Amino acid sequence: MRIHHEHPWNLDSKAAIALQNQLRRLVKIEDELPADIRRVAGVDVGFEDEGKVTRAAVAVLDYPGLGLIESSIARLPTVFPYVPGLLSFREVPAILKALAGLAVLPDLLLVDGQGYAHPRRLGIACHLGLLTDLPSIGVGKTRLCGRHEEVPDEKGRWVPLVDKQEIIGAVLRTRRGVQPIYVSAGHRIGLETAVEWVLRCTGRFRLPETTRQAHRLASGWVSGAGPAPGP
DNA sequence: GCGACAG
DNA sequence: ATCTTGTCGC
Repeated sequence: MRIHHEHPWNLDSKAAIALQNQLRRLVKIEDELPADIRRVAGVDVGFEDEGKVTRAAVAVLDYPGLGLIESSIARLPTVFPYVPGLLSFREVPAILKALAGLAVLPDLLLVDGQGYAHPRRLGIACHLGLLTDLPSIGVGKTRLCGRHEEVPDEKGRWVPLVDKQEIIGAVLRTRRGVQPIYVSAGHRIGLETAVEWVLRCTGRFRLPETTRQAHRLASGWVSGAGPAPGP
């Protein structure tokens, strides 16, 4: 994996916001995905030792089977605090390390958090997509910004998430009777396509399998069959 | 000034 | 995110 430019991480909030305003211009909200996607990955982060250590996990699933084919976990000292709107500066470093540990990069990333549905349109999914140049989607469990109507209680239905006269994401019902999720474009993908892929990766649970697997890894427990077999 | 606020 | 067991409901 190659990163376009040198990217600083030791920034204060003011500099981080300035950088976001620069990077936002590089995000592509139009479809630019591989012809055939066979590897979809879930990305999530957890914390250890009272938050002093950040643990990132990437779960690569085959598509359309959605079976786990490879995973990677990486740890780094936590250096940036949690500040709404600046989440990527806290979690992306560890995620990049985890991605570097994969034998094969995935074709699509489903990131835990917002993408375009961000105050400056540069949520963690956009930021990560830009740095890796991989198509990415933001999958959030709760809202960061924007307003929306009630979502019909039927799997697959969604309503636009609007902020400042602009549609920034989709509030999607992935399952009846539970809270909807917040889907938004990350990089190299449009909103409609992003919703389609989230649904394709979702089974009987509220969250996509990619996210569930990544969360399982980022939060500890490993059980049953191990990761992918090595050549 | 006050409320909101991904993980 | 994290601290944490049982419990209510489909």
